[in-house]
Amino acid sequence: MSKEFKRTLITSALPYANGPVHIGHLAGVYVPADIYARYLRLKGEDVLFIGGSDEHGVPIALKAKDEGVTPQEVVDRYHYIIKKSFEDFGISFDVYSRTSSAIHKKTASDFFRTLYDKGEFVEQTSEQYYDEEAKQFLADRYITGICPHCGNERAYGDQCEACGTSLSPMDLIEPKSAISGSVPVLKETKHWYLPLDKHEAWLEKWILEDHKEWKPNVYGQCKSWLDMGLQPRAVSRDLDWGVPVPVEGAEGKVLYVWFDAPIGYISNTIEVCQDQPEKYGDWTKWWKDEATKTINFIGKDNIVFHCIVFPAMLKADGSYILPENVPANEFLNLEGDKISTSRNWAVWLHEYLEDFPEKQDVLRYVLTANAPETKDNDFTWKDFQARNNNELVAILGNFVNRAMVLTQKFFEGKVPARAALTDYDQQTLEEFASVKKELETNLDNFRFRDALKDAMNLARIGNKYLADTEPWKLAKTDMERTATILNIALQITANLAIAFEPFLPFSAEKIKRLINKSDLKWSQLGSADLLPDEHPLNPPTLLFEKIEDEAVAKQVQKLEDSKKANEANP
RNA sequence: CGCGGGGUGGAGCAGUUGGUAGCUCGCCAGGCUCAUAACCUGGAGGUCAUUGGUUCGAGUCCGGUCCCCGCAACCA
Repeated sequence: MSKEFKRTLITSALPYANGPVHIGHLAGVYVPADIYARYLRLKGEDVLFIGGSDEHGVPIALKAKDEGVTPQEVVDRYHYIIKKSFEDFGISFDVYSRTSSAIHKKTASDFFRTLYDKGEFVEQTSEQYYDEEAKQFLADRYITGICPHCGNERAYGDQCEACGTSLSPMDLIEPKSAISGSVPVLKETKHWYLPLDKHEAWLEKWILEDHKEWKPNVYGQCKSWLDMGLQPRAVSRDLDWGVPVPVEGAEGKVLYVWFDAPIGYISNTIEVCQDQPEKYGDWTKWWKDEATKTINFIGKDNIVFHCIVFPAMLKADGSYILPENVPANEFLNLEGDKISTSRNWAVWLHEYLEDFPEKQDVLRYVLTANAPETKDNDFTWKDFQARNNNELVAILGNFVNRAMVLTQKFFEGKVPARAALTDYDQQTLEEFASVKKELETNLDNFRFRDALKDAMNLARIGNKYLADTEPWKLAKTDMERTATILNIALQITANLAIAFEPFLPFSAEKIKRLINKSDLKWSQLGSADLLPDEHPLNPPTLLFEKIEDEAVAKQVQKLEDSKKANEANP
């Protein structure tokens, strides 16, 4: 924490390209990562924010087979939807690429080969179920049969959902391939394993001793794994979709997506550095220089891969630095139920952007204010509406509008000069100046929910200041005092543009347009001299608008419909 | 009895090294009227999942039970 860093590499978990992005992804990973990236950039720091689609793996291969198209067609479809929706939503990636790119294939392949040549893998042959009809090996998940414990006929090769017993595929009675329905046969296959057990010692020190500041969910999960003892982990799969294992005699085998995907962070870095070398420099400085601080934003489902497996891969190579922190969020539920791509129980980003044009910040606000930082949270449309109407409109938008309209009314839209300040003025200025430190502490420690609350407090301070000083009354008797009050209110408004920039970039931009001031920096936050006397403002317009019941009802109806559709054909 | 995180007023969350519960929204009342019936002030509302124990005193420590989520067992 106290180390001096020259630059920050921010990664966000690669969304799996078998569907579009939904609010769960956003709340868990992309919104917090984007807030952090924008915050650091605003502070003038050197930042590289990486994203990209994760496009390999069995589910995509199967989906392609189902639809009778190639896997590439499947990932093309979702990759572009995802990329576009992130752009429109204002997730400020420096690069958003994909793991089916040529650069990635080479990077991942080379990475494997380096470890292979160094002798960092162990080879092992085992027997696995093979589907002769579909001509592929079956993951446990893709084998069904009768549960030996409770007789459930639809038990999976890894677990029986009915009685909860953990199973291995060999336990199943009358095993069947979930892909073709045929009876699988056992067949020998060879794979490469990363011996995590060999990395246990340094991982223990690195995490348990050197990173006690990691979030409880992250630290606890890692500790439990380390306490149990690590096992070698396969890094290859029998599949025809992915990065081929670059070893002689490995035909028909590809890198396991979990080996492949995090390397995507590296290949995307290489890609952006090759495209814009003058801006980003050489890629190695982002991955191999101790002065770089790496932060991996992820969801709680892949803590182990980012804290143990990927670091072990990097260490096995030997030339890479390790992440400084891995802030993992919990999950977001939707109207009381788990978000599910297959059940279409989700709010899809690309649909939201169509249904609520120009309202990116509303969703960003709601997902941040209700972010699942310490436990699973629930997203409801009612809450979405309430937060927009009662917080964004009523507190933030309203304050800015009040300051703007009053200035328009009494001073022809020009910032009036301050006269002597009263004690109460001083007190107000000190109060909002002190917000900066708190805000920074919260952002630095990935407490974005609290940080957003701090920013919101600035607007509250503003509203209270106007209510207490009543400039609309004073305008009848004391113009000088009115001028002072409005000057302060406008300075607070300018501060809002800075404080909200990481959270609500579109609205911050709007505020800047209103106050006719674009060159605001984070370091100026807390200052009461952002707008000079007589500075002309633009005519007042509204920052946010109310969301009516009908708009929300329509969304709820949409969800009801997919629920009914699910019940109709389960 | 696999492991981890969580279970605090109607909703969402804080609660640092133990000292009779805080915040935002909602609700009720009052004030104000510049503002998107928005804003400001005050109030009601909680046996801190449950159950034992340690302690002068526990949401905060220890044990049991229940519930939710995640991870694991070659899903990603």
